[in-house]
Amino acid sequence: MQRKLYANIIVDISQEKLDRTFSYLVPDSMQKLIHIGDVVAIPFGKGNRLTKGYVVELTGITQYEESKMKSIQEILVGTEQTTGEDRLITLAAWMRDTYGSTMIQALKTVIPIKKKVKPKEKKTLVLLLSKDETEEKLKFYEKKSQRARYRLLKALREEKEIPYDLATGKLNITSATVRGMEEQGILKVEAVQVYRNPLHQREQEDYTIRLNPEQQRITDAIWQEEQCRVSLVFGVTGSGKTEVYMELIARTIEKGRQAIVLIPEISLTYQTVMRFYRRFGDRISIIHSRLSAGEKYDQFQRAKNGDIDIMIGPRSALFTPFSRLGLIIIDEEHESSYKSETTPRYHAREVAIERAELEDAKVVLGSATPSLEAYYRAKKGEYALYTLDKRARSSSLPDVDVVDMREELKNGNRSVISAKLREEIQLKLDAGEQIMLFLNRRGYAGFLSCRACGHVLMCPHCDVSLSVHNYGRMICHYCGYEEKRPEVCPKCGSSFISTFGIGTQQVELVVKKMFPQSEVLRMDMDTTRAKDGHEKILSAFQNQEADILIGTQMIVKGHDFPNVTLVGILAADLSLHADDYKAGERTFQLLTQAAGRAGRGEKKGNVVIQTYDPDHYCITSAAKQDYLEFYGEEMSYRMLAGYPPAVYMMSLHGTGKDEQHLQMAMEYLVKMIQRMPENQKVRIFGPVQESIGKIQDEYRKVIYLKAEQLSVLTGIKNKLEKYMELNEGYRTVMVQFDLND
DNA sequence: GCTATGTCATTC
DNA sequence: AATGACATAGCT
Repeated sequence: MQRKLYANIIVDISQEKLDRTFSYLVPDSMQKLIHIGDVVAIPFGKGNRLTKGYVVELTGITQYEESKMKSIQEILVGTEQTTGEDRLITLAAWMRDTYGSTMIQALKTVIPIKKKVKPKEKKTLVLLLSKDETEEKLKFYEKKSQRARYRLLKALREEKEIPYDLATGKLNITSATVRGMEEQGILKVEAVQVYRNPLHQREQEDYTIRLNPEQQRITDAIWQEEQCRVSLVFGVTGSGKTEVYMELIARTIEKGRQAIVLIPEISLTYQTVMRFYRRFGDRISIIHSRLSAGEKYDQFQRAKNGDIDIMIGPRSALFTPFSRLGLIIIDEEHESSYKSETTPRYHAREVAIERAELEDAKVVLGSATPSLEAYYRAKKGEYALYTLDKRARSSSLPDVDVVDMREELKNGNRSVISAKLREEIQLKLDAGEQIMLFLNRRGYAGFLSCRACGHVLMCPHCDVSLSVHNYGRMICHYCGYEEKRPEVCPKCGSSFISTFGIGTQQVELVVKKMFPQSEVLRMDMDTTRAKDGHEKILSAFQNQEADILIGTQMIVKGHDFPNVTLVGILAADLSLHADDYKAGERTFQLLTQAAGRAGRGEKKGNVVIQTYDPDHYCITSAAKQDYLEFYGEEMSYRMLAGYPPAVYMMSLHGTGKDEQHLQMAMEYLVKMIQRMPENQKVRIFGPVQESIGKIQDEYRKVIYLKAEQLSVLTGIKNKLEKYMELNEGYRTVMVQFDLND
């Protein structure tokens, strides 16, 4: 006796209605064959016309009255009725399974929802009758007083073609009228696609690239690579990875297939984009964060129609619906922006590889400081590894000085600028060259604490201290809470309260005082808040309107500044002691990148790294620009401590308003895992409080799971998901899965 | 009472 | 988006 099975299905109307599911009966014969994510043909609507739908959920219980339910007609997966877009649905199903989310959430990240506001399709009404016939019909309508048809036909007599919006708007014609007249053969509806191009068209210059022998060798090797689907190009900044990418793209297009290029949003600069534009002209499209949902939808539509061959963009460009995708390139593969921060928390690198698997395409990863994950896989032979180690333009590596700030303090210098850095800045200023000062710190300012009682001013909604801003305000940068800076300690009333820590604003003050004759620019959250503030500051600096640029992470990525010959890293170890296993990797990447900013032009560059921990391997290897040394040290640490990529790790992030309840719910999850057969193969840590225990009045706890095999973790996840779905207790506690890499 | 038209809700 | 149900306006 077979039990009834119901399928919840999203109907293929890429309307906003996409977020509603419909229940269908799964015929007995299909029960064994159907999966979540399958594409099916279903009768839909009054006329029961066959429509495509996506299976989002399979269940034995249903809210909907069974007698009103229709049955699934056919499973379309793997049949010729399946389109490129359907393969993306399969990808979404894989993402749901790997990263943990509902099928709807996964679908929404893969398929952009058409925005209601604007008509992307321009429909036109065209008159089909001759002059005499028109006059005749016109009289007929007048006599019969069919006003709507009369109005429309009269308008069409004047103008043989009128836009659909004009008819519905100004003439107040409804679709019912148009349909009626179309049936009578009086007019026809013509649809013409109009696209908005996000980049102002430029004339295509003649642009031929000449590869140097090394680039040529690598391009050929990757092109002919047959063992590995994935190739990792390890090449220092300026070694000419982009040329290799472009040549591979050109060959892919030649074979009638398409390419996707992923780049971190931050380095999506005008320069990069124009290089691609010059080479490939209008067969290329660009997605960036400034694009509206509608514009993004248009660009995807162009890809679907085969109007373009190349899509460049951040993470989400990975889901461009090309029909014959042949190549996916991920530049700066180590960048953290490839990891999604919202459910499903996917990593673009892994999803790209899965998509390439589905479409039989190649993946090329590129980085000067590869992620541990990628380099580890390459060394294991899972990825093909290629090294580009000569700088294409013959600029040499910069000279690096490491300054021990403890010594500095001993010598009586309590400033944030060491004597060595001060001296170098003066030299470069005299030579008329530019300087970048980099503060490796997330925040902009320190916190406020009381010297008398030690009280620290905290955000009332989050478990973090408030940061001091120059305008006499205290701001929480997790929830945006703001209050006035108090004059006295709110706890003990002492007036001895002051700031701790340094921020870019303080650095700016110090530098201006030290070098009063220099022009200083500062880039942080405060100065870039205005629209395009980011671009404005960078281009001002590029045009040499200032001598010194001070900033955080944002200044080390993207732009090329040929006149910068000195980079000062003020506190290299600030990010080193974060309580997360990737802190070292992030620090090394940041330092290497920052150092790489110096001397991109003709002149020799200098780098000064200030640190309290000059012997730490992250800092010494970054100073030498020695990735391999860093990799060796870091990898042995990960092996020893049992962190990815040595093992697979998944975290379960729980949030809830009631701390007690959250703790119990999380503890119960641990007990459940211990009772599972997988318990033998997994190590469980927690639940523990997250490093920030509360954000916006929501408490946060985390459980970590480590295993040798990925399948163990996804198996546990699936069971927990199923349990939480059925259990009422998990209504008030939210649990998100995060697969670490 | 009949037809054309416009408005609105529904689609498992 | 597509369809049908329903109300209404103007006609014989």
